[in-house]
Order: sequence, then structure tokens, then C-alpha cells
Amino acid sequence: MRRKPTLKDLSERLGLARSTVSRALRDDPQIAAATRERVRALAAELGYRPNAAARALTRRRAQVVGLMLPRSSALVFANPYFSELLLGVSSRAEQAGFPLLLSTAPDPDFTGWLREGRVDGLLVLGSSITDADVPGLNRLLEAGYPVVAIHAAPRALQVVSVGSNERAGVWQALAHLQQLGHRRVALLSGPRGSRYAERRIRAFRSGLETYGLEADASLLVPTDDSREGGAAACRRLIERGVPFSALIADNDLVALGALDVLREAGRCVPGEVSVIGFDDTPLAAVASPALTSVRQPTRRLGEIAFDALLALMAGESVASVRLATQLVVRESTGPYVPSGGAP
Amino acid sequence: MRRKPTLKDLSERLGLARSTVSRALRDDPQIAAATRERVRALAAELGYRPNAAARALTRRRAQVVGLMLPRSSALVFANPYFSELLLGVSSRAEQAGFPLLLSTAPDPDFTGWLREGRVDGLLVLGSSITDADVPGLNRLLEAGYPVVAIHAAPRALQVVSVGSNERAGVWQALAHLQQLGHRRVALLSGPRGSRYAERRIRAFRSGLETYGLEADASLLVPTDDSREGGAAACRRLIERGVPFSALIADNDLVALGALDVLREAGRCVPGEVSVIGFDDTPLAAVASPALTSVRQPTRRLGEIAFDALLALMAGESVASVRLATQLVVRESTGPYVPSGGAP
DNA sequence: TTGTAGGCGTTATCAC
DNA sequence: GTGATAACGCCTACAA
Repeated sequence: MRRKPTLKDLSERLGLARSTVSRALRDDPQIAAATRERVRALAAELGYRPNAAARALTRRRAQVVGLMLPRSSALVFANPYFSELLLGVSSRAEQAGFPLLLSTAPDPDFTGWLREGRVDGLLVLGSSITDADVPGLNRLLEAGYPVVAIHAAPRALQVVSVGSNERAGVWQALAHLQQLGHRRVALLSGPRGSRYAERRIRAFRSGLETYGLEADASLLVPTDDSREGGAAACRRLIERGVPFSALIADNDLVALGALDVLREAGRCVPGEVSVIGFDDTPLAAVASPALTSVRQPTRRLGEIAFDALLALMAGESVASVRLATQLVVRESTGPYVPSGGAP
Repeated sequence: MRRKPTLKDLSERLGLARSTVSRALRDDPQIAAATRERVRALAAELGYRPNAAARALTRRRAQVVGLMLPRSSALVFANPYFSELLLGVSSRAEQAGFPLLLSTAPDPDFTGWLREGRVDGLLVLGSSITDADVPGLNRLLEAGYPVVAIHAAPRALQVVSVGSNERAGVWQALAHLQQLGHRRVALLSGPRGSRYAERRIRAFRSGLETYGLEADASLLVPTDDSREGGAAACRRLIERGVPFSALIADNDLVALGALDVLREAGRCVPGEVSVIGFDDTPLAAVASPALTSVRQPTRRLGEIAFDALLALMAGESVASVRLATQLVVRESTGPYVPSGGAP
């Protein structure tokens, strides 16, 4: 592979100093128009491009931002949710001239890229941060490295985060079901023990109380956030003979799994059971019956997260953001009809 | 932000030469075990990490590979197809220790990253390469830069490509329809003029002949590869009164659009019209009726593309690959039933 | 086994 | 306006 041309090559062929050439290429106002043109012409001819590493070394910034989407967390790309997020982030990053360095490692090294100077700022999925990661990340944050968490991160982490108001989302779902007359609502939650799941479970419990719905521990089933997981959870509910006339799933995939099982079991949706998904991914609209789902403004979230990071990198101070969710009502929810199972 | 520790810092605090420290950290066999431990201990204590830019500068490699998924081409992330691809690529990249630099710019600069030394190799979506890009890319390839195209690239480009056998895919779809007794099959193709679409149109035409199906120019409608585009195309077909009993869509989204319109129009699928999608994305299984679709081994494609790139970077010679497609039969195709429209 | 002395390609700081 | 020169942080001969 032929050597790439460098500033030195240009300067020698032009009989100019390297510094002059460098300035000419970045149109420094103090350079004579004539020489600037000479330099640019040759640069174009040789196909010169400044070396990124050398530039990063002297400027002390890589002009890259990192995005960590650990595969472990919620199947990443298999979940359309992440596509949306990536779309939001990447569109802004592109505009700002910061390519994205992407990691999907199951067990991510949150601090490495930043400390190596590989990236100037970092976007992380808050839900993928474990308690074990907190001390390292906190040290980094205290040292002033720009980091933004997407979705809520552990409380102990002093990080700027950008997310949606999940509590309100859960309540919107419950309010809708209550208005339809439902009283026994199941929750197919996320993996037991994940902060993320716990948060929604808390929201669910308090919502039950607020809306005067029945609280019953057997209505709460954990899943692994996949379609199969949703199916398994729903099956468990049915096999145990737990009466319920509506269910809220942790995401649209889980809801689809539940739909599969309800169909198998001959329970009509929404005739006998109402189903609500979460995230309002493209799958929701395609499903049959089309899913009522709690929309998170995912793409917007990605955009806002990137903008926040950029501001942090510019030394501005930035506050965390919580966007509103919205219940998108489709065909999978309907009025409560007293019948066989539910009392 | 506190200065990051460097080799110099370590060496001074240890009373060693920078080179010794450097070697110790990369466990050079020629370093005394004792000093190695001393060095590592301090490095750990200070949280030392070698600076990526400096390392890239001396080693002449960035340890990064680029992936260009131009937004313009087929809606990128909105299409689950790309999620799969990204999943394949990133899983391999992760293993190999090469973070991915991602570009989604609508008008990508294919050669920039490579010439800046920002990446050591490049994965591009073949379908996004325009004829205008060819000369620049060819120069790069001749200079020995490692590039792999995913899916077929322009003929004129001497690039290694990894794709699936789309021709065979189209033929599989046609064979299936022929066996079911269909004679008039429509094609909702990709954007007029895209190489990609032209390729499939050619495959379609030759397939019609091979399987003895009716060739009729009015059965060929271009779309923009979106759900709305599919709907529009199908609507056009119906409004023009073109008789058809089956259709093949350019991708699953387009097929969904067609499904929407057929339902509106009161044409039963698969009773009156059979529909076949392309790509077998997760949407296909969720649709109702579930879509028969031509599966491309998309994730595998991503893996293979990355592996090929790695081999190229290692100086090995690599051949292009064409993987087999597979027709996944679901509910949207059925036997031809003579009736109203189709002769 | 360790140290010395460049060099990687760019930018920034002085001079001229 | 332009030219030397010294960083930036690491690596690799070559010495010792």
C-alpha cells in the first residue's frame, strides 16, 4: 500500500514550511491567497488528508463520540427500539461532525475509551450500568469527562440522564384500562432484579392504588423481555389459573408473545383480555390485533442525548431530561366484559 | 479535567525509562518479572491507559473499522434488515477487538476515513455506492486499502463483496407461486434506476420465462421501499385494473403496505391474492396474515463481511461470497383460485 | 535486562 | 506572511 502523503511531502514539493502548509489548508486568514491556492491545488492532486491520529494527538481530542449499547441489555438490535435510538443519535452526530464509535460488547468497559482518548464523550444506556460499574464511572465523572446516560442510571451515579417518564407511562396504561372497566390487571415485567423492572413495578403498584385496581402479587410475572419470554409468562399466568382481564407488557415483543399464547388459549383480544405494550415500536402497528402501546419518544431521546453530550463537551452545564410518554390506543384494548375467568 | 497519566509519569515515579515501562505493560518477555509487577501495580493505581492516538500514530493502525450505512439507502435503521446486519458485524468486530466507527451520512465520503487513517478497513453497503463514487473507490482499492462491500456493488468496482443470491431468491418465490398455480405475478420493485432494483427486475423477467408465467410490463411497479410506497404501488396496480393473483414485494415493509391496500380493497390474502415479501425480517412473522418471505441470511452476511475484511487487513486474498436465500412459507401465499379479476 | 534516541504527522509558539 | 522548533504520547531500533 503506497504511503499516504503527509504535510512534509507537500511542503517539500512546494518549497514551503510544514507549518505554512498546515495553515493554508485550514485557511488561516494570515496566509497569502496565492500560496493558499498553490497548497490546496497540490493537496487535491495528491489526495492529501490530514492524519487523524496525529491531529488527535496534538489537539487532544478525537472528534469522535462513543455509544455503548451492550448486547446483554434487552437484545439490543433485535429490539426495534434500539434502531430508533440509534437513528436519533446518529443523525445528530452526523450533523455535528462526530462519527460514532459503537460498542455492543456484552460486558462493556465504560471508562476505557474515554481514558484512552479514543472518544471525547460517551453515551451509555443507563439500564446497562450495574452497581459494580458505578465507582469507576463516578471517578470519571468527577474528573470531568462528558458522559450522558440514556434512561435512568443507578441513583448513586452523578450522571446527566435523558429518559422518558416511565412512571407516567405505566399510569397512562392503567388509567386507560380502568376507564374501560378493568379491575384485575397483570404486569409482565422485565427481568427480576433489574432496576429498570423494579422501577416499573413500583409505578405499577402505586398506580393500582391510585386508580383503585386490585393489587394481587400473583398478577406480577417477570419476563426476559423477549417474545418467547412474554409467551412463557402469559402461559404461566393462565396455567396458575390467575384471573385477569387485562395485561401490561414490558415491551412490544413481550406483548406479542402474550398475544400468541392468548390466541392458543382461545382467549379473545380485546374481547376477553386487553393487552398493552410498551415502546410503540413498528411491530405494534403490524401486530394483529394492532397493539395499544405506551410510546416513548425514542428517536427524540437519542437526539436530545447527543445534544446534551455536545453541550457537556463544550463545558456547558446540562440538566437531566425526562420526556413525556404517550399512550397510543389501537385494537388490543377494549371494554371489560364480565365472563368466564375474571370475577 | 485532570491530566491523564502517561508513560512519562509512570517512568518518572518508578525511576525507569519510558521504553521499559512500555514494554512491561505489553508483557514483553525480556522484562524482569519483578519490574513488570512494579509497573503494573502503579499503572493500575493511577488508572493508566495508553493513549489511542499516540499508539495509532506509531503503529500506523487505528484498530478501528468503519461501517457505512447511508441513511438514504433504504431507510437504514427503520428497516429491521439493517439491525440484523449491524448485529452480525458488530458481534464479530467486538470479538476481534475492533470497535466500529459508524456513518449514516446521507451522502457518505467513502474514502475519507481510510485516507485519514481513522479506520484500518471499511465495510460499505454495496447498494449505496453510486457510479460517481466508483473512480475514487477504485483508486483506493488499487492502493491496497481493505474494503468489503455488503451486497453487490457496481460492476466497475473491483471490490470484494459479500451478498446473497438474490436472483435465486426471486426464482424461489416464482417457483413457489407457479406450483400454487398462479400465472400473473406482479413485482413491486425497488426505486426505478437503482442497480439493486434493476437486478431483481432482470431476475424476475428471466424467472417468468423459466417458469412459464405471463410477462406483462404493467405488472411491474417501482416503489420507494417503504410501507407507504408499497401501499401506493399496490393501489396503482388495482386502480389501473391490472389483473394479478400474486405479488412479490421488494422487502417486507413494501409487502405490508400491499397487505394494507389489499385489505382495504376487500381482496382476501391468500384467498384471492398471494403476497411474498423479501428479507424475512421480524415483521414478516408478526404480520397478519404472516408473510411468506425470501430470507436472506442477513446476520450471517454481516459476520462474513467482517471476517472477510479482517482477512483483507491481514494481507490475505479474499474471494467474494454469495450466500443462498431461502423461501420461508407462511400464511400469505396459497393456491390460485380462478375468480373475479385474474384470468 | 534496561536505557537512549529518534520518529510517527500534526499543531502551536515563537521568531523573522 | 512565513519559517524554525518544540511539543503531543507512544514505539522501536540500537546501545549499554
